[in-house]
Amino acid sequence: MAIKYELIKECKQSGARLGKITTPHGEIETPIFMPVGTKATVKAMTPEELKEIETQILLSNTFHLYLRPGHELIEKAGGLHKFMNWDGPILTDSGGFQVFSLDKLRKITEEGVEFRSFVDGSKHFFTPEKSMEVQNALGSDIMMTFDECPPYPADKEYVRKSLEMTTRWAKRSKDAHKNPDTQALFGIIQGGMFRDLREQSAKELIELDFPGYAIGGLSVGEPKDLMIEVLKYTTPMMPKDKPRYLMGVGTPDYIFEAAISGIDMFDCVLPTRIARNGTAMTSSGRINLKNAKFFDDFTPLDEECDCYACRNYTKSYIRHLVKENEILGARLLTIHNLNFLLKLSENIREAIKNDRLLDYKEEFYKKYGYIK
RNA sequence: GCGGUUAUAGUCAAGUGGUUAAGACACAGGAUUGUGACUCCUGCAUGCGUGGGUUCAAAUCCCACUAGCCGCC
Repeated sequence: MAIKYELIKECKQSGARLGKITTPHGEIETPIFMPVGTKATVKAMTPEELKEIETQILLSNTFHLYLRPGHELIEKAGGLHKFMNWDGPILTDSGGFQVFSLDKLRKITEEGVEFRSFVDGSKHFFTPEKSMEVQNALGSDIMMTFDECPPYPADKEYVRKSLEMTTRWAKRSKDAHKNPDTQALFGIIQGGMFRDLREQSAKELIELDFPGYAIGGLSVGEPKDLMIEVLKYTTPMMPKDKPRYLMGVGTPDYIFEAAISGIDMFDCVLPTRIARNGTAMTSSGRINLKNAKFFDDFTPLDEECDCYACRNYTKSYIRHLVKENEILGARLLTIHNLNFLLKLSENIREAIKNDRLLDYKEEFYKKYGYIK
């Protein structure tokens, strides 16, 4: 087995799980937020900077790296860890999400998905086998099965057929996976916003016995209440003795809800993306550094933060960098936002230890502005 | 002093008689959720140097003035 999951304790107040995942490239304390580095880099960040903010595991993307620079090159370089100089754990997404996000540039069949490259328009046929070939070449610690992520809204019949195909693709992924001893392959539960379909998907995938499971198909534009409802009933369908990963979540409210429902891992491009557009996540809510009110605000982004950006720079200066489109602005905000979610993860783990996650959630929400 | 030329938003600028005066940048907000993202969306001139005039109708035509620019004494 490539990874080991240890359930350390459950929060008596909330039911959230504190755990530890051991991978070939180190241990991960859960619940944990995973920064996204789609193209073998967390945009604007060096591995040293990621280490400094205590990043435990990164995400990267199979489909993007397959297009450029090509998995053969990365294999030749000695694998993704060596190629990008990151020696910690890496999780690679399968390309399944691109089935959703590139919906105008692809065609889905039972065999696989024909994509039109967003790089040069060329056609590429992606299959579960292809995704495994690429992920095996990359050498990630955790791989994902190739799935179809249906859009929202989608009618039930479509979602049912989609999930059943995702199960068949999961089986094919597992069969094609060459390195199960050094790379763990996670299954992805689909089923849209339908409880019975989520149950069907979970059941079918659990029969295939993966070392970890993810919830896919959420955070695709559905209302927040619906997303949380689906999350609440889907998580308990997942095995207790294996890691549980909620894909695509990165706002504090979703992170709390995920942890409380028993999720161990989550990832999102949001903190790095909004950083590049001038927004910071702070303990008292999001702030847009472009706003005129920060022109002469010489305080740090977040008084409670101890990241490099907050220790050394003011809102006024960072606003200036953002307004001038200076690279350092994006870098400082990225460091800060990732640190914020990593610190939030740590605080959640600490609260679980002390059986007070619901109390911590209320404190956080009041300050952040979720509760008036 | 004389001749020519120009004057439209904070900036650049389209428009040369006919509905709510293009567009870009800047400015002010907003969005962003397994990254097609230095991206996207919204707002921003009751007014076209000033004052008169012609006309049903003027940023557009005419006159004067003011300012800038280019020549010539």
